[in-house]
This record gives sequence, C-alpha cells and structure tokens, in this order.
Amino acid sequence: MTLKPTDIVRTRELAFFRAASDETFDRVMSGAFLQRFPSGTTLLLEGDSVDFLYVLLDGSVELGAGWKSKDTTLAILRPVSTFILAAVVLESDALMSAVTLERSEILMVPGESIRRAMSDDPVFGFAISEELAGCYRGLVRSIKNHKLRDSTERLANYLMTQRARQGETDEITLPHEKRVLAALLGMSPENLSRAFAKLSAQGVAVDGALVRFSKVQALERLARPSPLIDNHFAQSRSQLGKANTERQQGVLNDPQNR
Amino acid sequence: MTLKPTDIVRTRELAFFRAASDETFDRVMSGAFLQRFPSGTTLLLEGDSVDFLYVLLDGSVELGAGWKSKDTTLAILRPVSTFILAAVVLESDALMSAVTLERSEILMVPGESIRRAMSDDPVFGFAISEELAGCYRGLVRSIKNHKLRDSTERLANYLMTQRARQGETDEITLPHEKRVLAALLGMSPENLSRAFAKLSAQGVAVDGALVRFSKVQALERLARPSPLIDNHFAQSRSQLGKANTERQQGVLNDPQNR
DNA sequence: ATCGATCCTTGACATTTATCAATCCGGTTT
DNA sequence: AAACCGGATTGATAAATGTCAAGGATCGAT
Repeated sequence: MTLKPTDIVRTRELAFFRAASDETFDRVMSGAFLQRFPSGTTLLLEGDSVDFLYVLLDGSVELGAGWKSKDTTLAILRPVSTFILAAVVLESDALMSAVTLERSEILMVPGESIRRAMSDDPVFGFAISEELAGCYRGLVRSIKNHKLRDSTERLANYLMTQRARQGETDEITLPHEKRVLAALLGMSPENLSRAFAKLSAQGVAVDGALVRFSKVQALERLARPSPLIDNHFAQSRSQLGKANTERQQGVLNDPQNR
Repeated sequence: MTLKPTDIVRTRELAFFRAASDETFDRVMSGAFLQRFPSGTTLLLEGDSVDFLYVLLDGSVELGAGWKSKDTTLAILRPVSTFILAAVVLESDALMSAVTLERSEILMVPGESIRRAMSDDPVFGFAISEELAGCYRGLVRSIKNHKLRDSTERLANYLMTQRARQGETDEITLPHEKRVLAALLGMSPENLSRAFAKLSAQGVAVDGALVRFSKVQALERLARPSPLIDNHFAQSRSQLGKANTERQQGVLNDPQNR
C-alpha cells in the first residue's frame, strides 16, 4: 500500500516527528509502509519480536495482555498515536498484544530507521525521550487510577474526562461499546452497569451511548479529579507552548491528550 | 556534602552514564551534589516541581502516591538507581512522592545538566531513551502483575524472583519488613500473612525474614512465572552483551535487574 | 527480668468485585 | 409480524480483599 500525501501530513502531527528536521523525517519515512487491517486483526502477540514502530493513522487498536487464561486491556489507542516504541528502542520483544477494534490504517516504520535517526539527529533523539517520558507518566497515572480508586470512582472520572474533552457540555457520547469501556476501566461489563446505576445518585443518566449530567457538581465531588492522576486539566489550547506528550495509557490514549 | 571518588564510581554504574563520554559525564556531574537523609524523610511530594535527577547511591527509597486519604506504594528502589527521570526530561511536576525507608545517600543532578547533555551528546541521549524505555516496560510488567494475578500468585512470583536473585537456593531472606513487602505487592499486611499461609501447601515455610522452600516445583506450578511479566529470566551474566535496562518497578527495582 | 514498643498473626466481619444465569432491548433478517 | 441476534442489564451467589480488634512474638531499654 503506497503512502498518500495526507498520510505523511498526519504522521507529522506526532510531536516527535514535528521535532525532526525535514531531512531526518524523510529518511525515517523512506523505509515506512502503510497497511490496512480489518476489525479484529491481531497485529502482534505479546512475546513477538517485532522491529517496527507502529503508527495508528486511522481506526483504533486495543493493547492487552494475558496470563493463565486471564486477559486484560491496558489501553485503547486512537489516531494519531504510536505503539511499541519502547520495544523498538531496546530492540526487544513486545510486552503487549495489539488488536484492531475497527478497520484501521497503520504505518509501519522500520525500527532501525528510528534508532539511526535518534543517533543522527539529537533533536529527534530528545523528542523520542520526551515521548517515552510522556508514555511512562501516562502509565503512572493509570496505575494510580487503578490502585487508588474503586470502579465507580474510575467511571466517574472517566466521564469527567470525556466531558472535558467534548466541551464541558452536559451531554456526552461514549466513544466505545460498553463492554470495551468496561475492559478499559478494569471491570466486568456487569459491574459497569452497576457503576452507572450508582452514579444516577449524582445525576448521571445513560441512554445507549448518550450520557447526560444533571448534577455536575455532585459528580465532581465523587470523582474528585486530580491533575496528578487525570490528564484533562486543560492547559487551554492557546497557551500550549510546549507540547504535552503525556499519554493517558490505560484510560484512553487520545490525540488531544498531548 | 562533597563527592567522594567512590560515589563517582558508583554513579557511573548506571547504564546511561556508562554510555556517556568522559567529557559528558564530567560536565553533568559538575553541578551535582550529594545529600544524606535519615530514615523516613520525605524527599518529594507528588505535585512538587523539582528539577533534579535523583540518584540513590545508598539506602532505599519508596515511591508512592495518594488520593482521597488512600495511599499506595508504586516501587521500592535500591542502589544504584534513579528516580523522576521522566519529570526531568519533560520539565514537569513529580507524579509520585519519594520517602526514604532507611538512612540514604542521594546524589542530586540538576535537570538542566541532564537535558543539555542529552542534546550535546547523542550517545548519552540515546542511552537516556533506553533508560526511559526500560522504566516504561517495567511499569507495563507491574500493571500486568497486578491485573492478571491475585495476591497469592503475586507473592508466589515475588518469592520465585527473590530465589532466582539469591541463587536458586531453597532458603531466601526477605529484604524488607513484611508490611513494606505487603505494600509493594499491593495488599494489606493481614492478607500477606494469609497468602504465606496458603503457600504452605506449596512447601513454603516462613520464619521471620527467612523463607524456606521444600516443594519448589509445586510453587513454580502455582506461580507460573512468565518472561513477559517477571524479569528474572536470567540471561546468564556472561551472555549479557547488551545491558538490560528494564526496571521491575512496582515489584522491586534492583540494580542486578539490568 | 520486666516493661514497652513494634511488628506480625489470627479471627470475625464488611466491602468490593467477579461469575453465572436469566432477561431485556434495539435492530435486523426472514 | 415473527424470529433472532448481540449487547446490555439485573439478580443471586461466590470469591477476593480490606478493615477492625485482639492476642502473640520479638527486641531493646530500663
């Protein structure tokens, strides 16, 4: 599949590619190629040795892992974002599996190109460090979210985050099926239903994918969002001098979340 | 507190300092200084803006976080290791608190020195990326450990890891108080006691800090350690061509664990 | 030797979450 | 319209974990 100009533009939206010189960028992209996958495709299994950086340009991808017949979702990615960067930098095996949740368009960049560019272009190298640091901090937030909050509190904060992203309105649309959302929040679908039911006391009304808030303050009092866990404390778009590369891994990796 | 030659040597044990040229290393260290802290000292609170890379040279440090009157331990560090590297790279606030668990010796390196060296010395910059990638993968392992295993399984795997590190013997010494160990494994001290009791069926006998194994195979069958979660699958020391920079964050950050 | 502090253990109980089964609902096919 | 399907909900139950309280072991200081 050949690369269209529009794919190039979207790829360059990534903070660490924006930091690269044109020369570096062109050299990295010269070995890259685009692939389209149907929904439900396993892109990689944990333990696979892969030497490509994956760039999700369209669709969505679930990162997960399993052990002893149990499975868990670690993150859901939306465009434009990358995955298995850490494995590429260290030339090691993937620790997570990746499965498409819908038809997806994915750019595959040879790992060697990335590593060479890091060595050749210190600005690019620094930007990769920033990206990795952001991913790391996203994981720290995710762990705190899981270890410090019960399922209802996680849902409440998820709703507050969505609300912040969808414009502080009192009606939002859930971007995933509820069972996917449940996996993302680390609970069973049954418990997600019950968590929604509990939040009716805080004025949360669910109708399919639509969620309406009638008592935002009560919800916020329960959610108690924190800038040290949640990443929606909008540096307003304008004052965003330095790109925020942090990822809300394990809660939602959203391109707005830079 | 002035820097002794031995401190310099120990600091250089860090993979990313070993990668640096002498010139880079000297420049980074020129602004650094050593501090000694008694046990129980809070080095930083989550949310603090700090611009130092902390290098633990002696003692041990607990990284933790809290929310709504709850607290959790994220990792326990032993020499030689660093913390808040990600915050330094991104010039942002700490997401975790750090408290000394014993009298500790800590080298503090100005963040600006690190960032400048990353830009000036691409080899050093690359090594920092490797370090960050290793920390990231350590956190992924930690999340998998917590979401896929129950408390008894986590303890069983912790014991297997310690056994591997202490030389595949059938008697090991726990390196922490049991309540610290409980926090590290994400359970209450009470449940740690019960988990030990359950493992007596697998031939685990506890006597204070001493743990004896009489049925290693049974224990291993329950623990089912995996190279995709646990990091003790010894690349034997000799074939260790490339340093393994991965950190077992949240389980134990051990200097052997490179 | 005794006291006291700290840590560990144990039991009873509450809470949280998962699991299983049944049902419901919306949309599509026949 | 009837049948059907997948996802979502609800209820009942079980398992895992946390909390509270009491008691026991250990160690150091007096």
